[in-house]
Amino acid sequence: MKRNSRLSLALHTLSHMAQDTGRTQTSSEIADHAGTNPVVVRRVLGKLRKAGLLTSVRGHSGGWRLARPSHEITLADVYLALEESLVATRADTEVHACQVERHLEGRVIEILNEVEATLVDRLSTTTIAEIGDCQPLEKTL
Amino acid sequence: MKRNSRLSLALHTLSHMAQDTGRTQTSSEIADHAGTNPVVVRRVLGKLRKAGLLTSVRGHSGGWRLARPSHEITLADVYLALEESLVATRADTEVHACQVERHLEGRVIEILNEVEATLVDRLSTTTIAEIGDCQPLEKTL
DNA sequence: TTCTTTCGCAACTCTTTAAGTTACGAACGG
DNA sequence: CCGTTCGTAACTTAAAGAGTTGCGAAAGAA
Repeated sequence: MKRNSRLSLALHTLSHMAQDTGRTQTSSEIADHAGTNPVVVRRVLGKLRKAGLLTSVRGHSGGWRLARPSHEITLADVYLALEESLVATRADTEVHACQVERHLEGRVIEILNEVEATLVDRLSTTTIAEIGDCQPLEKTL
Repeated sequence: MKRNSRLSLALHTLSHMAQDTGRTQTSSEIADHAGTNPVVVRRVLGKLRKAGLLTSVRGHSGGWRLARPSHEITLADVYLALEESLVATRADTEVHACQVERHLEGRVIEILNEVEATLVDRLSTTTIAEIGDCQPLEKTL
């Protein structure tokens, strides 16, 4: 898998689930399809579970499924569930000796926060159902 | 220095130059002030030179200075000069076997591009001069 | 000319972060 | 009670950025 791909993995998996809501999938199946590892899948989907987007069941015939209808899950829900910021926020806890630097950081962070909000807003206009619902090729494979 | 701090370094340096336009600064001086290394400074400022924001002179009494007035350099100019995207773009050149994944990536990339444009737009509303021009503390140190 | 300063750049190491892997316990169904 | 599947910790591997070293080129000073 490639770098910083947790969002891709999460969205990809949810989109597939949106197409076949009834079925539970194991982390092995998901990992195979996504070309990665069951543990990585559980790690990522675990965050979605904590956010109430997925449910997981242990043991025989266990696995993962959507916790609510796919049209009620937006890309923003998923993005926020992962708690990672695409708009790079340097968790900048250092004290700046320099006044210019403080002023600068303040201005930049202000802008980044605005942009982050824009991102979430844009992501919230698309649901998982819309993504999953587009597979003319998939049927023939 | 901390991670992905090229933009910080660039903006910080330019802001200081904006306060004292006449003076050329060596990469050593700049590195000392920024708490980093002259080579790192030259690496970053080199990009700004290529973008026409700075000039550099080699040899005795050489160094760096602004290539144009600080009020004609916006944060967006600097951001674009560095050619790095804060809105994480996975340079995703893989072919996706899966139609859902293709559709998904298309939608996400579309949104990220919009957000990137928003970021540049917001950055372009502030100039280096405005950042540099704010140092009540600096004078007393 | 020769020396010193300073940038330009390549090549390397160090550090950090994320992905991948192994392992094992807990839960649950058959 | 046995096999399946998640939950999680701990470790290894891979990639990227920052830091470092070294040296050649350019340019002014002596």
